[in-house]
Formats: sequence, C-alpha cells, structure tokens
Amino acid sequence: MDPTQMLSRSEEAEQFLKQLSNKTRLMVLCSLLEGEHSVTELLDDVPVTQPVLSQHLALLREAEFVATRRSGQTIYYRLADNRIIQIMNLMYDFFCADD
Amino acid sequence: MDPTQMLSRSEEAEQFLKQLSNKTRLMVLCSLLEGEHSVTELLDDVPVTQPVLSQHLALLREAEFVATRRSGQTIYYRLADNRIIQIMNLMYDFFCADD
DNA sequence: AATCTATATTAGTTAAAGCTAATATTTAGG
DNA sequence: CCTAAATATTAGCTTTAACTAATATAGATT
Repeated sequence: MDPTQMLSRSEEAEQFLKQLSNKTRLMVLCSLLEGEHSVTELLDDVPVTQPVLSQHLALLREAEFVATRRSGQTIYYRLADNRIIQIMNLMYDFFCADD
Repeated sequence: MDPTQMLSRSEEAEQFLKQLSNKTRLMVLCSLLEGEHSVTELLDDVPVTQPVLSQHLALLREAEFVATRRSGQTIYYRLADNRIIQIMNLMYDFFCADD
C-alpha cells in the first residue's frame, strides 16, 4: 500500500479504536448488544453518574456508533454501526466468554 | 453478569484496546501480519523516528502483543497474541480492504 | 580497545481524555 | 403556568499519552 494511504488509514483506525477504548463506553455498548436501552436503564447497568454517562453517550453519538429515538422524556439508544457489533462480539469473546 | 465482574472485564478490555489505539502501533502490527520484521525494516515501513518507534515497540512488548528474537545486532519482531491477529484482520477489513 | 551500527531508554514538554460540580434543556403532569 | 423527571451541556481540574532531544547499551568490525 502507498505510504500516504497507509498513514491515513491507520489514523482512521486509531480514531475508531480510541472512541471504543473506555470502560464506560464498552459497558454501554455491551448492554446495547442485547438491544435498545433508555438512558435510565443504562444507568442501572453501568456504574457511573448521570452526567458522566451522558458525556460518553454524546461521544458515541458523534462517532455514530449509536443512534437514538425519543419517546416522551425517555431517550432510547441502540447500536448503529455494524463494525461495532463485530468488534464487541470479539471483545466479549476475549474478556467475558465462559463466565 | 455480576456488576463487579463486568467492571473489571471492561477495564481489561479498555486497557487492551488502548494499547492498540495508536497509528504507529497499528502500522507496526499491520506490517507484522505479513511476518517477522527487524526494527530497521519496520523503520522503512513506518514513518516515525527511531526513538519513537522504539518506544512503541517497548509498549507492544510489555503488552505481550509481540515477541522478539535477536540475531547479532538485529532484533526481529513478530506477533505473539492471537487476539491481535484477529482484531488486526478486522481492522484491515474495515479500513484497508479493496484498496 | 576504538569505532560503528542497531536498538533502547530517559527526562522534559505538550496535548488530549476523563472526571466533578454546577447548570441547562425538554417533555409530562397537576 | 409551575414543578418534577429525564437527559444534556459546560467549565475547570487532573491524569495520561505522545512527542522531541539527548543519551545509553550491545554486538560487530577494524
């Protein structure tokens, strides 16, 4: 591969992986593997304060790893990137399988 | 999964992904997918200075993502973690396929 | 032993990520 | 309209990651 392209591909991949490299975001994405959840439901699963969760959700939205839908005052999050599903399944395999 | 365990699994996964989340390390690992390379060979492939490459190689060694063998003054690096091979193949798929 | 080549390490600086605390926005219900 | 519930945003601080520059080590060669 040509060197300029290799560099830019690896920068994209770095960006992608960094957005994933956080315990809170991993727990959120793992919960969403099972299906859609509201923020309140995620707060039950993930041991962080509401503003911190909200910050991580904002990042996941901007990365377009997740999408949302509103129902009244409740906002439901779901996975929106097939690559995330693939990686999260691998991660589950590596770190959570046979528990 | 029990909450304490979920937290510690996600911390391990975070650590693992962070060690991967760097363009230089990604380029190195991508080169090593093709097989063993010396530091000098890696320097030809990867656009960084020698000390910077060496720092990233040190991190990859500590993470045990790679292993080394010495032949004279030359040190050869190779992939040493099957999980890395799996993830790197996915990353190649996502960011470098059909180029 | 002096020097060269290959590789590694260390110290210092800068930039980016993540937290806390405070506050704002949006919708629902009385 | 006023208040409560659900969610989001912002500012300030702290920690961590990555770079640069300088230097060190280890083996090869003369």
